[in-house]
Amino acid sequence: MPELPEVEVLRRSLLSRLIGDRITGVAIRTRALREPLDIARLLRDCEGRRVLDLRRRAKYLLIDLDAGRTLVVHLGMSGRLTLVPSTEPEEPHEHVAFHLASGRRLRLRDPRRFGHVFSLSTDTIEADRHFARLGVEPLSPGFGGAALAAAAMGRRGPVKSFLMDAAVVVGVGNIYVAEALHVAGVHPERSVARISDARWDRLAEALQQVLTRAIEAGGTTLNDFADAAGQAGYFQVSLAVYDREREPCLSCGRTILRRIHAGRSTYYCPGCQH
DNA sequence: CGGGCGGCCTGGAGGC
DNA sequence: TGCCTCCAGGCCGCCC
Repeated sequence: MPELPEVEVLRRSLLSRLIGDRITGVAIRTRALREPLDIARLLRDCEGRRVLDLRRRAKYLLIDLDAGRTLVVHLGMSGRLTLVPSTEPEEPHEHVAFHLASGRRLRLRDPRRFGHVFSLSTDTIEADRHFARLGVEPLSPGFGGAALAAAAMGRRGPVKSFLMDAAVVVGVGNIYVAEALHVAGVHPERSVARISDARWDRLAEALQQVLTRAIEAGGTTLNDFADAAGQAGYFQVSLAVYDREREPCLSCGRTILRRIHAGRSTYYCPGCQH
């Protein structure tokens, strides 16, 4: 489900609804998510706390609470975080729910259980093992062709896996890497050792353009992405190559191909991408 | 040592 | 209809 745009859309949809509310209780139905939940710590860090701010780092949603605690939510592949009235019946795979003083609950549904929920001290986030090795935010001022070129020094392998490496640049998953490579006209299998500075610039700009437009469109809803209010995104109608195998390229008319790289589907246009 | 791949899970889609 | 296989937006650890 979620790459950077989806998590950002979720964050923005929660901003006006969640800030200032207070967590009165945490209900944990399933402990076995990607990492076993630390129930005692979640209760200790969250119960009675007020929500101060909502931030995002890579694909992690950061919910800053008072008393210097931060609740971290990662949606994995199938996670969905929604805000509903407390009277709303529990849904299947609703593993964790945060009950709020306003009479609502923030609930995490995640059928595949690749998601993750944990809490830590706000001022030690950067040092936490989930965050310590993360690379640059693609929508931050420090990102650009030069940053990519520098990170590529001495590296080999296909540019697609390079751009999906969170130690290089964060938030870019299988959909948006395919779209950005198409916008930039770069073949996914091109070696990072054979990319010129001009190409790095095009790739950086393409990434920023694709991610920004996806956020503006409310994210990509292929199967089940929705924001905190259950609203689906519509960037899927703008996808140029992802999930379009055997369909014509909208730019040049050639047939979109699908290959498997590193166990993941890779969609590209053989006419536009070299 | 960097890169590739399997494994973690469930559900939906499509083939027979 | 039912059963089987394949596939899925992420990420980590193991392997070469």
